[in-house]
Amino acid sequence: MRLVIARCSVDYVGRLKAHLPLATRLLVVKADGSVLVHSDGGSYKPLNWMSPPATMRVAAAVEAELEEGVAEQWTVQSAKTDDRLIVNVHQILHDSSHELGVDPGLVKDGVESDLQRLLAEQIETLGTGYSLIRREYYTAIGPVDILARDASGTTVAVELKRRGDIDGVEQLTRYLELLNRDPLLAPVRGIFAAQQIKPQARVLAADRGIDCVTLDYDAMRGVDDVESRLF
Amino acid sequence: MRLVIARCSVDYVGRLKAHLPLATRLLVVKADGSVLVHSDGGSYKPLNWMSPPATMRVAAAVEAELEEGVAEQWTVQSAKTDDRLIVNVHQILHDSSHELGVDPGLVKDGVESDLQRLLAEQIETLGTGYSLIRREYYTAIGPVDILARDASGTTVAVELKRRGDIDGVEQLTRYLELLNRDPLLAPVRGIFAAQQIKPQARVLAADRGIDCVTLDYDAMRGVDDVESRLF
DNA sequence: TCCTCGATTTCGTCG
DNA sequence: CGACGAAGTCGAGGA
Repeated sequence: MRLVIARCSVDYVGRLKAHLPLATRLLVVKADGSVLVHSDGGSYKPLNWMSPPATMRVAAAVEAELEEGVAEQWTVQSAKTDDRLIVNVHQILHDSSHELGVDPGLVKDGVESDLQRLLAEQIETLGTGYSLIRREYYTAIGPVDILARDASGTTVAVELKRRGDIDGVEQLTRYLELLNRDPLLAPVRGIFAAQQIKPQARVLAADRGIDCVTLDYDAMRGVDDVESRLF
Repeated sequence: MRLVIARCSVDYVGRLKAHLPLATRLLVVKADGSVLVHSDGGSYKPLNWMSPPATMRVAAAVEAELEEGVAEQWTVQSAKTDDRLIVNVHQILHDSSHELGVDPGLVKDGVESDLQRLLAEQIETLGTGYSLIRREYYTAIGPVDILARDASGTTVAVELKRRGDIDGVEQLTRYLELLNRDPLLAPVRGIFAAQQIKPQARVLAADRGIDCVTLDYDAMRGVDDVESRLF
């Protein structure tokens, strides 16, 4: 990994065009050829970048076509597409290279799959007498988060979100249309379950005959912890 | 901006929990208190991070609670939420600080709004005799990208995407349902316009009676350039 | 301020 | 390899 602090202007040409005027920035060149252009603020997204795999070519200032004040020009070319990042380096203020090795990678806990696992374990959160058929019920148009049966034995498709938006209701509607064509499952009811459900999503769900359930993840996790401690 | 190359382990606690085992990584501390943890690969997304505004507290190794081999512990606390990033620094291999100043920011060309402007100017791309009613036609459920009239005088709602996906067709369908309730506009046809349209989106659109149009942004921009040169 | 939508989204996973 | 859905998504623009 190479770290450069430089006064530079940057141009990106590819899926769109983007230009960065002359200023001092951090340039990160990674081992896989990817390049990040960061300013001293903003979030984790760089001002400009090139995704790997890519190769970098450095042209010295002697070449006549370089604009005024450019010490060297970096051309970062994507290996797969014709996307290109051009860095006009005017002045290098810092330049260092480092061996990092391969990273063991991130371990996450608390993403949607965890919420799904918890709801599957505590399926009666949806109502008394509910039983789990299966998680990740695969269909031709994508996986239904949870398939269950309610107290009366009716099949229930559950769409699970952290934030319940209109798109989620649309998604569940598509699944319900498909599932209701299967005579072994039909009729299938829908439940839209989320930690927070937007009013518009609630209205649309009601219009489609879909029930909404608000989930308390902390409480569900708490129950899970208590249950875990018993073993 | 402070750049540190260090052997470290990292833990994030907040909306979820995440853990990074001990390895050598790049740590970037920005002026607004945000911190990025990068490995020597992957694309622009850090392995772990803290969004601004945030504050960092450094605890020396003398404190008894620190685990084996930790030289110092960084606690990065979000100013707005209770999200927290903890970096256990075992060994610092590089450490430098730099003044970057404020960045003038990125200038983009070719995003959806540009495509929308071009299509509005060249509305006959959709067919002979088309005329523009207006861009960003606001409805209760969101703005319709372009509202136009075809050669026969029928109202046409256009949904514009760079990549035409199923979600875009759903979105346009919702708009059409709403617009068709307005007796001043009805009947309203739908056109799904994108640089690339996925086969499944095409099938769904056909099923809903929505026409699909593939746009050539380069060609449209070319026409725009030629027109611009005339002035 | 909240909400909605786009993004050079990136990233994982399954068919 | 394509397709679909999640993300600690982030960021911009209008209500």
